[in-house]
Amino acid sequence: MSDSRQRAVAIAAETMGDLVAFWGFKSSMGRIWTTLYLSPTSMTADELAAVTGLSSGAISMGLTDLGQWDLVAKDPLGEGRKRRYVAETDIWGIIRRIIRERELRLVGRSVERFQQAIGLLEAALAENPDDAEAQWALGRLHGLLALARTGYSLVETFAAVGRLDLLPIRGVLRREEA
Amino acid sequence: MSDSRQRAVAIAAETMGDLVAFWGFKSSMGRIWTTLYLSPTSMTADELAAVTGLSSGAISMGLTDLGQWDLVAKDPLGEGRKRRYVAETDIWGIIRRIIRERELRLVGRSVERFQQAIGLLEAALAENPDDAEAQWALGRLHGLLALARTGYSLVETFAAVGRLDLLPIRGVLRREEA
DNA sequence: CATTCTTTTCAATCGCAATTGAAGAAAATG
DNA sequence: CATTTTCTTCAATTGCGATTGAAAAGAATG
Repeated sequence: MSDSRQRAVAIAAETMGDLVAFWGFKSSMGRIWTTLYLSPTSMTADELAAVTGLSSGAISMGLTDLGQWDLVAKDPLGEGRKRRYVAETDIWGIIRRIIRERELRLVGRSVERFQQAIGLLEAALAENPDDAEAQWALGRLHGLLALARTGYSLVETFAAVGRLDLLPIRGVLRREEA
Repeated sequence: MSDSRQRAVAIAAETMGDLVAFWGFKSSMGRIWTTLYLSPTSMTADELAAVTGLSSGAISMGLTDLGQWDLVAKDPLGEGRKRRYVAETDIWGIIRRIIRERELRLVGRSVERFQQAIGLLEAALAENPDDAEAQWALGRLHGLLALARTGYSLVETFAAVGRLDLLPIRGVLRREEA
């Protein structure tokens, strides 16, 4: 690999690593995927280790993680002893799937937990209806629940982009502006 | 504070803490803000420490961090020695501002770094135009740059919600579907 | 302006997740 | 099926950001 290409790949891989780290993935996953994505040929684990500077163990784990998200695949044309890997290239498809399978669950759990907190307060108020502070907190808690639900709708809508003809995010947010 | 309200606040604060931690903030910021948000009265640092279980230092730092984002303010009505704090309540305004001031910069930096990698490769190709692998990597790198630019437009559009009459996210994404 | 109370700072510590590297498991080869 | 090569696992290590708590700085009070 030419020195310039090596450096360009390193910059791109590091950039993508930072982006996916911000997204809650391991930055090594971003580095490995990008290295594969920018390679004209499939690559072996030790080639990846050489280019990324990661250890054999980190490469193996990273490839496993990436494989679980279908972000890399084994090269079907690979022959010889060593396995060869290629990057999935449908980036928008990847993003939609991750949003659907991860962010949606995260926000969904938050909705449930806010509901749980509300349930607790309501039970307390049933016993002691004059607790003004609890009444007040209950109102704000309903606000947080509404927020989480709006977030859920947003993520849900976003995850469907490409399947839907129209993206009604505007509608989801308009309701909040009131 | 009643025991039930105490527990409900703790659940909500923890939930918000997890959400903001996923967003790259300290979870203690989410806990402190939520505790204030659910309190009918402004609170002092040691009340916050008692409710959240954080140390005095963590509360002080957390309040400073939150103050820098205008997520909490000193209670203007507070009198006596101790400072009292209140939570900013315009949550959607907060979200838009954070997206504008933080996410936009993050993606903007990524755009620049991909451009930098492209510049490097192009310089190398000017010297050695027959490097087929570099040519190929350059094409893919342009793809990553386009992705980052689309992300930038998306974030930018999202950050403007409320100021614009129409949210043209659909348009931004449509271009990618081609 | 001395005293008392409050807040901030920061070096030390903690806790967690990423990473390493060698041992063990698995797979390919002859 | 023995040998060699490759891949995975996992206990130990590293690295880093969050947290602590005591000391320093800063405010309020009489």
